[in-house]
Amino acid sequence: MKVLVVEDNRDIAANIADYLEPKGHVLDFAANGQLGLQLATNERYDVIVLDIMLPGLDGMTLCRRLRTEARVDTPVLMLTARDQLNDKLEGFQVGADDYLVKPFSVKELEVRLEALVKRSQHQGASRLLQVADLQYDPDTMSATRDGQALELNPIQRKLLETLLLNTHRVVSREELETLIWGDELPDNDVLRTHIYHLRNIVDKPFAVKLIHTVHGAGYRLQND
Amino acid sequence: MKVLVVEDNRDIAANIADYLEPKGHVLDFAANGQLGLQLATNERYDVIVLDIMLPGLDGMTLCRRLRTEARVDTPVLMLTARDQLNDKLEGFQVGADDYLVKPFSVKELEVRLEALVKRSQHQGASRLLQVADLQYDPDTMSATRDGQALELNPIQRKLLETLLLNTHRVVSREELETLIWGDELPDNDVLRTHIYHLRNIVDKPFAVKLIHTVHGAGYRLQND
DNA sequence: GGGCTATGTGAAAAAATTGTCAAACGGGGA
DNA sequence: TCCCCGTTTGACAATTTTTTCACATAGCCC
Repeated sequence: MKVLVVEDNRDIAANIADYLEPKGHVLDFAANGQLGLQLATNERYDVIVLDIMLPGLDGMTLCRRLRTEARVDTPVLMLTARDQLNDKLEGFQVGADDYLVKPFSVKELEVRLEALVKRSQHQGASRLLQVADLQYDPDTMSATRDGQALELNPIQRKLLETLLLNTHRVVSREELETLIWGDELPDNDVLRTHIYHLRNIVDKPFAVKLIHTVHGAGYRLQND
Repeated sequence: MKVLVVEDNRDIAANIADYLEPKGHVLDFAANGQLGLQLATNERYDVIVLDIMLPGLDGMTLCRRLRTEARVDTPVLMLTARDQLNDKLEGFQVGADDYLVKPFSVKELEVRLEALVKRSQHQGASRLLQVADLQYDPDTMSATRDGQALELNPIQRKLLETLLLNTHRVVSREELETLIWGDELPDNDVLRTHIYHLRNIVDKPFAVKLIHTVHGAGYRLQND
């Protein structure tokens, strides 16, 4: 991924570079806020690492101007030496997406950056999900198979959407359950009934079955 | 997940056990650094919880030796009563992956442990496991040999995955057994039957046998 | 080879998981 | 209020997985 690092401390910058560049990520560096803003505005990055304390233009201001004036929505991860709630709050108000307190492990930084990138790519997607002749449009929440519309209720839609987002991959019952009910999982196995209903709609009227059970593991959407 | 807890305080250890074991996690305990290092080196854990203050060998030293001498990269979460920046820094320098200040909530501990495990698995994951013409994809949980799909049940999947992760190395029966049943091993030798079934699927229909028995030691996956 | 243990083989029983469906529940709108 | 709709419950069936157990075979050591 392509990362912009706005950081005046050479040691920290070098540390980040040493860890991320060997992994194939491409880094740009700005040692002050002015340069950082300019690069962030004119180049295209997957994510920006931004120190709050900077000579000249500070991180908070930079981030605010990036969002309000330049209208750049590249995800921003803020670095700060202070573990102040205020900073954190202000950071989010100003449009930052994540937050890391110095000193930090570069490993953790990488994980968080990847999470941010993944998330932001996910947003812009909203593309039609599809497997074989089965389609689902998250925007209109409408599903079709072989051209004819499928009538789904909320739980069925979530199930189908999740299975489509993970086509071929096995999605565990637990994943599906927390997706639908969050932390308060139902005590009996309701999911079974929902899968049953979903199958009646998605698979039963058609010759080819797409929802497959992986015994002891979960379900998988696949066209074989 | 399989967790090693290196902690001399019995109350804390019991607290962790009471919370995690009912959730199906398998825990080992070491009440001093020596034992901890020994277990961490000789056993395979998903993650290690390590108290800094320990009788004999302290946590920092243990962690450093684990990384530098034993070359074990199992993720380590450090526990400390002191909220000192120094500790945190030194901890990361020494190769720890996360940090928790006592007193802590066991729930938070679990969340962090799961994050660590996920992260570490993520690194090595998503690649197809393969030996000769035998392939297994952990994501789709599907196996093929010579292009044709193999139908595996949960235990067979686990066995095959483990053998593939340790290609050429001999995997002891004990390793395989704890992998499948955790600490409560079955009293009779069921594993034999499972290996038998696995062979019927993976080896029997094919000319070349890949699962080899090492008498008195365990099993090995190899293409000779 | 003989004795011993470890491992392979396979059917059958036991257990667990998953599928199926009708009926009950319950909240929001007509 | 009553009805509609999505959801949950619970019972039973079907299927799959796991274990048990008895016996066969193979390997090792003396």
